[in-house]
Amino acid sequence: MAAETPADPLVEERALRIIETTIELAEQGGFEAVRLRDVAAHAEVAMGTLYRRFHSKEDLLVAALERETRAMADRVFERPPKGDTPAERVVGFFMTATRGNLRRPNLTRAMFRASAAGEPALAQKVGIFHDLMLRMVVGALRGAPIPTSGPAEIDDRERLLGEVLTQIWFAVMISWSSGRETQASINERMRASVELVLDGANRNS
Amino acid sequence: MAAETPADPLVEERALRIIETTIELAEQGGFEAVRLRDVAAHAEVAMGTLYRRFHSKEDLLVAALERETRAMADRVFERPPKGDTPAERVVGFFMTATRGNLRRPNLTRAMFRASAAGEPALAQKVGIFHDLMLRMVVGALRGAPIPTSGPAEIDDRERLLGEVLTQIWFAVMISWSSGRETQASINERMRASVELVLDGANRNS
DNA sequence: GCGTGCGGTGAAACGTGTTTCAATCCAGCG
DNA sequence: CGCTGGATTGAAACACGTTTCACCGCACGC
Repeated sequence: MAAETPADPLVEERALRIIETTIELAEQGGFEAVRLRDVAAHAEVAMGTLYRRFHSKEDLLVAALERETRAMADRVFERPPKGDTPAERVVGFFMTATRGNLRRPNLTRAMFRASAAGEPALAQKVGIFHDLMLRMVVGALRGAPIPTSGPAEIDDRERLLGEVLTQIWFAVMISWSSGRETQASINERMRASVELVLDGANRNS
Repeated sequence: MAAETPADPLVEERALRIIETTIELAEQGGFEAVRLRDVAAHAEVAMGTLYRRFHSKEDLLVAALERETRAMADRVFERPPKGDTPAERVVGFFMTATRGNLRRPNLTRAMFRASAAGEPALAQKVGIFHDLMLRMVVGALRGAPIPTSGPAEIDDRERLLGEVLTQIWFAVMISWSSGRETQASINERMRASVELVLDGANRNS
């Protein structure tokens, strides 16, 4: 069994330092710059300790993604995207998310790469990321932010729209990673997608 | 510049053997089983030769993806998805694509992982994959298959629909890679997405 | 106080992707 | 025929993710 929140403050603190170091290194040099020896040294733990808490390099980066996304979700909850229509708010949310991520391109590339590796061991953590994204998108759709934790009460239509839009964004971000999209093209694609998907959904309501 | 079809039959033949070996190994044991020493040995080339043609392990797997996708595109061109409506045909196409890929899960996981790594060096090859997917989706939309090469004449609406659906499928396949989706849930998601997206598009036509 | 056990440590070892390089092969050319 | 330049080879070297292991320290129950 994976240790669920060991509650040991010393252990917590160590794991946090490890993740922060990971983010720092990825921010500077991307995926390859996250050398585990460096992470361990910089976080002042031994390799054994690092590997007790995180099972792989990807695990580390997905943990970073979870942390960063949680931070974004908190900000979005405090300051929800404005707009008169669901479409405006959802598009606004994706623009914010994209801008925030592109501010640290190396880190973003590294985190997305790790989360797209398809490691079954990471499925749960990646699932948390998707769930947070879903909450933010549906919150924007409703015009009422959803708490970042706790039960969410999302109906089928909202879930479909939210998941589909998140998936489109995810795929586009991966294209951006390799240089096949720009910030402008991402925003344009999301705007068009939201329009497409919301119109389709509105027909039946 | 990357060598464009060197036309040297000996070189071609060697590259082909390398890719086939890659596919074979990935089919059996997935990403980790594609050990470059094994690939080189099995394809009867030296490491140096392998690395002259392919710049990395991901490069190898993306080349495999291109080859496999081209083969699928040829089959789809010969035997286009049947159906009375665009939606039926597109859903049918995605079901076929999904089924074909899930038939060799290890290979598929490995190829998608490589193509999602976000390596700028692979952008072009990954772009070819996306283009082939686009042609197949738009072909299904029209009910008239599009040749796998040559100019394509795809208008803006078709391109948007095709690209968005391909992106959804791509993201869902990556979720499947880590075990967060099943064949049934992929098909269900694609069915719902096609409905959503086509209804949205039809409103303005 | 004393054992006990769980983390943690530090360093070495291993596997594999990637690079390098001298030696060799070979096709085309004078 | 001999030269020449580029491709191929074979093998070693290197870098880094991952694993292992012997040893240590400390909190906790007796």
